[in-house]
Amino acid sequence: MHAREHAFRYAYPHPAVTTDVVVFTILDGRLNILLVKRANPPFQDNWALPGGFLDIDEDLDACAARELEEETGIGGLYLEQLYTFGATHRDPRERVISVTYYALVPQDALATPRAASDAADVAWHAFEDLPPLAFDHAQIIAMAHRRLVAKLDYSTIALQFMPETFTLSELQCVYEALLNQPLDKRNFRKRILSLDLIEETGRQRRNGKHRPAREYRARHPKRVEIIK
Amino acid sequence: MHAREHAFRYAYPHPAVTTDVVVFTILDGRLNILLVKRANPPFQDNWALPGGFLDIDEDLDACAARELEEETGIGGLYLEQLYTFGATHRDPRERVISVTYYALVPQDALATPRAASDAADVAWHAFEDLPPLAFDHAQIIAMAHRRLVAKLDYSTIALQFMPETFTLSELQCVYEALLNQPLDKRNFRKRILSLDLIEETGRQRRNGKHRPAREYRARHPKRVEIIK
DNA sequence: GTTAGGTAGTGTCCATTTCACACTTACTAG
DNA sequence: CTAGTAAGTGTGAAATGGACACTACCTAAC
Repeated sequence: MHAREHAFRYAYPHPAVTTDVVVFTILDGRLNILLVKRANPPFQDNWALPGGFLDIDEDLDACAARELEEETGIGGLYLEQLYTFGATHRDPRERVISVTYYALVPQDALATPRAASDAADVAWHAFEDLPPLAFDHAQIIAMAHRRLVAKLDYSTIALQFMPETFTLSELQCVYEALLNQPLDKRNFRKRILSLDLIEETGRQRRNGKHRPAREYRARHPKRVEIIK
Repeated sequence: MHAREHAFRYAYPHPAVTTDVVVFTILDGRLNILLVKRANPPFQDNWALPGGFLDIDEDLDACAARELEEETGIGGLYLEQLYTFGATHRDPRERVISVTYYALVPQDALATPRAASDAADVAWHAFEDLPPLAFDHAQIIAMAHRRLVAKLDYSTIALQFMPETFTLSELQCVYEALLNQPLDKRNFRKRILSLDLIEETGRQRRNGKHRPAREYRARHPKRVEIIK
């Protein structure tokens, strides 16, 4: 590179700052994560979390949302900050501090992201079967998963996985996928309904050759509620 | 400044990265926070959290520990990352991303920090009566306090406030200060003892003209335990 | 139209946990 | 020896959490 390309000068060395986003969804009853295939070095052709460098006049949250949208076409999500990773050699190019976020998307919506920007490909990957990942992204995903499971206990975060309307059985499947264990149907319904966070739409859902299920919707869509 | 002082050049603008630390303690049954008086602009002579710029070859955790030690003389604490603040104009000098941490220190130990480095003064301030603060540090403290209170429910974080040995009444006072409400003595003792995290030292503590209290110590000192 | 198959939907009992509540003990100071 | 003060201790009532099995309602096949 030429010197004139290095137009930004500082009295002390500055690290670069990036944001990376862990986007979860449920596909076929399994937890999935959105990954992009890197089009450029380092880690070219490796899978990685969507993310990229912070613009100098851009808020952190905005950067995470922008990079996600640019690389995957997915926008309008509620992003929550997860943790900041800054080990000295996590990026071979230069010192990079990554502020990470996570988000949950409904099962159906946006399920077919499109590659764009400097991503060669974009795809959902089952959490239980992830490919080798660039940088320290495996570590970031592990932390995001821990946070997600912890939040199930005391928040209504799981509702963010649901489409506009859904049945109680579908919601139970999401919980079972996240907790990785079966739940008792009656106790599950009792607990969920007692929280008063979902309501019947009045309609029914006919799926196959059996009794139709009642349709529900979230009472306060788009809100992350803390239960207690 | 002269151009030759700006020896570090980049093709794109880079933000500065700092760490700031919220150190809590309990003094006289009240929650206190460690603040330093700024010796230099901006916000000269204002109170602020201890913290400072990240060295380019230094891990984030190490930076937080170093800045805390340099400015207050307090070292050896367990620092936990809190949140990263990066609003575009939170620092008037340049774009600054602050990775924040929090820590708890025992009531007695280190209770008299000494000013050093570029701090003009260091002092404990009651959480309920904080002075005007530099930058967005009031916001950082508010978040640290929320995190601290939330952790009381499901961790043994409060034990970090206790000195080597302590009585159950002293421990109860700490909980009451943090929760800002009185607790039932019998229920409190039952719950704490059932967790099996503290043990009697066998000694007694004579404080004033009344029955002496049994002395306890943490069974696993220095560990942050998650209860459930 | 009758039947078989399959998911939707519902209630009770027991164990555990949580909370409210009051008196006796052991020391000190006068 | 008496008064004062904080330490220490148990029980019952209410709420919560978890185990558990059957009926209801639809479709598809005969």
